[in-house]
This record gives sequence, structure tokens and C-alpha cells, in this order.
Amino acid sequence: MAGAELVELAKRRGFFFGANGAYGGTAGFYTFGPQGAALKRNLEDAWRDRFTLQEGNREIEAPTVMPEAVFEASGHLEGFDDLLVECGECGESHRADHLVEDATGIEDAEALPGEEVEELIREHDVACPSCGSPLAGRDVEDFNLMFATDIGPGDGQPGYLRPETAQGIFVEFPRLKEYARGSLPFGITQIGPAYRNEISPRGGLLRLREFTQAELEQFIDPEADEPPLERVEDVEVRLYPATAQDEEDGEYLDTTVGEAVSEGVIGSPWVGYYLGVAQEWYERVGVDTDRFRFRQHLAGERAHYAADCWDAESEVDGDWIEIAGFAYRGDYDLSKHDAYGDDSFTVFKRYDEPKTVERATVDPDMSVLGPEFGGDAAAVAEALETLAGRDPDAFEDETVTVEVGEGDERETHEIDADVANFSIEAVTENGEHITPHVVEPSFGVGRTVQTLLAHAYETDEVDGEERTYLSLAPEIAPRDAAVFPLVTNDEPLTDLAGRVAADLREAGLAVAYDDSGSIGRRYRRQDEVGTPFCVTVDRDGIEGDGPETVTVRERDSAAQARVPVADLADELAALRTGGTFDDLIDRYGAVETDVETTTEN
RNA sequence: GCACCGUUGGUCCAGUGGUAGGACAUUAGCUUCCCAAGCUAAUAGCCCGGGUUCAAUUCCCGGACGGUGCACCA
Repeated sequence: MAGAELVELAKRRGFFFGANGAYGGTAGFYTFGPQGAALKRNLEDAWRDRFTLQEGNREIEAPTVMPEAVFEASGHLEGFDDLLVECGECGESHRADHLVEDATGIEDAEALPGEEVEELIREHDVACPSCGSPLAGRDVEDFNLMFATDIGPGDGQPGYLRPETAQGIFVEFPRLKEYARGSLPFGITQIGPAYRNEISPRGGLLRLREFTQAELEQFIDPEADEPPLERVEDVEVRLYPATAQDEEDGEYLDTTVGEAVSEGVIGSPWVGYYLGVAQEWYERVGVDTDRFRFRQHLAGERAHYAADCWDAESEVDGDWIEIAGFAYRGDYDLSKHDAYGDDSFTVFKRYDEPKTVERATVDPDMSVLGPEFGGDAAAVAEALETLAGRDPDAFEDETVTVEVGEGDERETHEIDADVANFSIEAVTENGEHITPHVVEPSFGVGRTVQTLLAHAYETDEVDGEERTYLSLAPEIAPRDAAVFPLVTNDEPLTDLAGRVAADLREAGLAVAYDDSGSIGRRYRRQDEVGTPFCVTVDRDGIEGDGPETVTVRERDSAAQARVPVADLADELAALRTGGTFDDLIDRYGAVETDVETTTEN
């Protein structure tokens, strides 16, 4: 349990803190300090490496402000809109639309305007579910979780800050499919901020009004495309299926991705594939697998379009928090934009062999229909065409009967079959337009940062003194290394230390230089921000005829190796990308120290 | 958004109707050849607005922010 201590450390050492403190602070907004910003960037780079580069996907960057029409199509305008009513007696807030639905049997009261819901509450004498007092006469407040703004001067055009990064990908699909040369499957990623005007932001980075998402939209042909499941079939995962959650003493299912998919625990192979990829990635960036699981959504919490949905959850401070979601979204998103937007959100799927199909067509003689039906002629022609597709037999008689117009205007007409020019043609079809399905792994970056810090937070004793350190993965740690002169009143040491730091920076490493206070203090400073390696320049390294050497200290064990200055940059780079410190000691030799670490827990 | 509690140097806390003190941290110097040592000095604070009062960091009201519970979390 390190909650309060971690928050204090995050503030003191520059990981993150509440934003706009000089103006009283703003709930739901956090600033990442120097350490936190570096950590977050490293995490995003690791995500980009795995989910964009390794998968052969492509990353885009769409605007954060989008026009209202986008969210009409996506459903956010309605779905993100809550109608709240507050009880005057006990002060409880309730979803007004839900209360009305329960009282009246109306479905989808959410879509009704606030005044109408107020009216319905009055008519049906809806009472507060908490205390039973009547709610009639109370204001129904309209609360939309999206931040609204105006695009352009004056009244402009209404726009919203995107509540998820995904829409930026879906909206641009017509062009993105061109870049994929019209072929499925392909994946588009995006890392960026999203905004939700949360009623009550809480818990540090856990529920913010501005937060960073890393999302992949994998577009597939549901009938043809299969994921490379063999790559992750042996990956071990801890699953928490819906059935287990329903049981009193439901247990985790420790299995492999391959098993879970073949046994149908995970419904979609694509979702299974990405759970496996994610599991490996989470281990790589330093999530404690004992405090990690994939939890299946219960039927009730699943969005209506999602056939199967799993969350990655991590345990932070005793609570399980959602850090990623994996949803099979079907064709929901693209179909909606196809219907609402101007462009085509389908791809052309070529058949293996062109198909020849017989198609009934008509070619009405408009020089007859025009004089006869006047303004209705076009409608009649269209009706004939529809009829030909539906019931070709109707054209076998001498006359054909069609209906045109709506409601009271509806009229029945009889037309000579000759005029319709009915025929059955053989048509060659090379393929069809299909709406791709979408598999969406969606990661919360801030929540992952919080998880990594919580899981990396350790205390032990070094030389009998208590120590706090962050056991961050070298790839993720804000800094790659720190460089110190062992003592500060020895000019050759400070000179070399300064030179070493400059060389390492030139080699592309993020390096801190520190010559303030005792050596132990400097080690502890770096331990607390998770710097994996500390380079110390000492007398032994510059005396004698051999090449200059320095000691490299590993954070968690406090063990040291003596490494030539000339090799240092390469060795540190290797350690960052998966090299082990034991290997370094094997090759260069350890430095004997009396320092001992204990690990509590 | 409601209820309760809280807000004092960078951090964690003490305290007061007459504007504040500690610890740690930080900075400078000395010391120091491997793990928050020591010595000297320095920097730095009462969340914001209104009210009561001769006087408010302190009391009262409101707000902001934070914690907890409820509600909310497509």
C-alpha cells in the first residue's frame, strides 16, 4: 500500500501534480512534471513500437476538436448526455431519464428534452428512489460529458472536444483506406488527448477531464481475415470471465491465449490476439503480473454494438482499475458514418473469381411514361425497377401493377409490360462493397503511468538505511542513467564525470549529472525517480596506465561493475533495450562493495 | 453534483485574534574514495473572496482545490 506516499513522491520529484495551482487548481487536470513527462513519453514510444511498428500499422494525428455532425453519427451527442434530477429532500442526484423509463415504460427517455422529462416526472408522481420524496417540480439538468465549443467567429458552428481518439480514425476512414490501397486488413493507431467533462473527477490520474489515449483500430474483413494467433498462442494470461464474476466465489482462469480462444472463453480470435500482444507488452513495460488481469465485460455493461469485450485491469492501492479495453465493435462505427457522412465507408472486396449473375432489369420507355403520368413518371419508373428486383414474375403478364406515393397520396397504376422493357441480363460481378469490422484495443496512458509507478514503488534497506525506489523498466524510466564524480573536491574526477555525461548525452541517452551532496544522497535521489543505472567516476578509474574506467551501479541490487569509459555508451544502450546487468558484470567484473540491500515485503 | 472532513515554506506537520515554528528537502561553502553522515550559512509559507474586529493565517459566510461516502463513469 503506497498510495499517499506515491502521491507525495510524484509531487515532490516531478512526476505529476494538479494543474493550475497558482489559480486555485482545476479539478480533473494534471500536469506531468519533468520525470512524469519523460516516463509518459517513453511509455508511448514503447506502445508505438509494439502496436504500430511491430504490427505494421500506421499512426495518424487527427484534430481534437470535431464538428457536431461527427458526434451525431457516433452517438456521443445522445449517449453522452445525461439528464439529472436532484432530490430536494435528501440531496441525491438521479438519472431522470432512467426514473421516467421505470415509471412510464417509455424506452429511450434519454432522447427526450429536459422539459418533457420534467413534465413526465410531474404527471407520473415520480418519487426519489433514495428517500421517497416526490420529485415533481425539480429541475432536470442536462449534462453532456463532452466539452462544447464554437468553431469560428460569432455563432460559428458547434463543435466538441473529442471524448475518445477513435472517432478521428473512423471519420477519416474513406481516405485512410486509400492509403491502405483498399485492402483489408489494416490498422490505424493514434496517441493523443481526449476530453470528458466528468461530474466528479477523482483519484489522481485515474479519472481526468483531459487524458491521453493510445488506440488501435484494426479494420478487418470478418469473413476472411484471421489474426496471426500463433504468435501469441502460448502467452499466459489471467482471465476473469463474465461467468466467474457472476459466481459467488468465481475464480480466475489462468490459461494461454491459444486455449482461451479455442475453448471459446474469448469469443473473437482477434480480441484474443490483442490480449496476448497486450499481455507481453504490459510485462515489458513493468506491470506486475500478479496485480493484473483481463476482465470480461458483463452482458449489462457491454455497449450494444460490442459482441465481446475485455478490459485489462491492474490493481492499484487495493482497487482494480481499468487500464485498457479490447472490443470487437463490428461494423457499428463505420456503418454509422457511412449513413451520416458524405463519403463511402466501405471497401471493395474482390471475388476470387468474377461471378456472373442474372439480374432482372427494366429500361422504361420514358416517352410513354412521361406524357401519361407527368410528375409521377420518375416515381413510376423507380417502382418498376424495384419490382423487377423483387418479383421478376410480375412482368410476365401483359400489364404490370405498381404503387407510388405515400399515405393518402398513394396511387396504383397499371403499365403495359412492353413499356417497362423488362429483361434478364447476365452481369459480371468482380466483387462487392463491404463494411469492415473493427477490433479496438484502447489504452489509457495516464492510468498505465499510475499503474507502473504503483507497481514499481518499493522500499528496502541499503546498508541498514531505509530506502524508497522505483523499480521501473530501463526502457520506461525517465532517465537512462546518472553520472557522478565520487567526491566533489577532486578536479580530475569532476572533469571526467562532466565529460562522460556529455558523451552519453551525445550518444542519445537521457542522462542526469549530479555533484551535490554525498555519493549516497545522490544514489538515493536517482533511486527515487527510478533511474536504472548510476555511473560514478572514482580514483581507481583514472589512476594507473590502463584505459579510464567508471563504476556502473544497478538500482535495485546496488551491485556495481567496472566498465571502460570507451564502452559505456554502448553498454548503457544495450541495458536499456534488454541487456542484463549480470551479463555486464560477467564481462567486465564486479566492484566489491560492502553495501547490502534487503527487500522487505 | 450532494454530504462529511481538510487546506500553514518544495514536501510532511505543529501553532496563534497582534502575520508564524520544526523536520526533511533545496542552494552555497567546508569535509568526504561508494550508499539520505557531519559542520556553517542561506532561500522559502498561513488557498481565494467577502464579513465581524482597532487588528483575521486564526472566528463567520461563500468559492476553489483535495480526501472519503453517495450519485455519475456512453
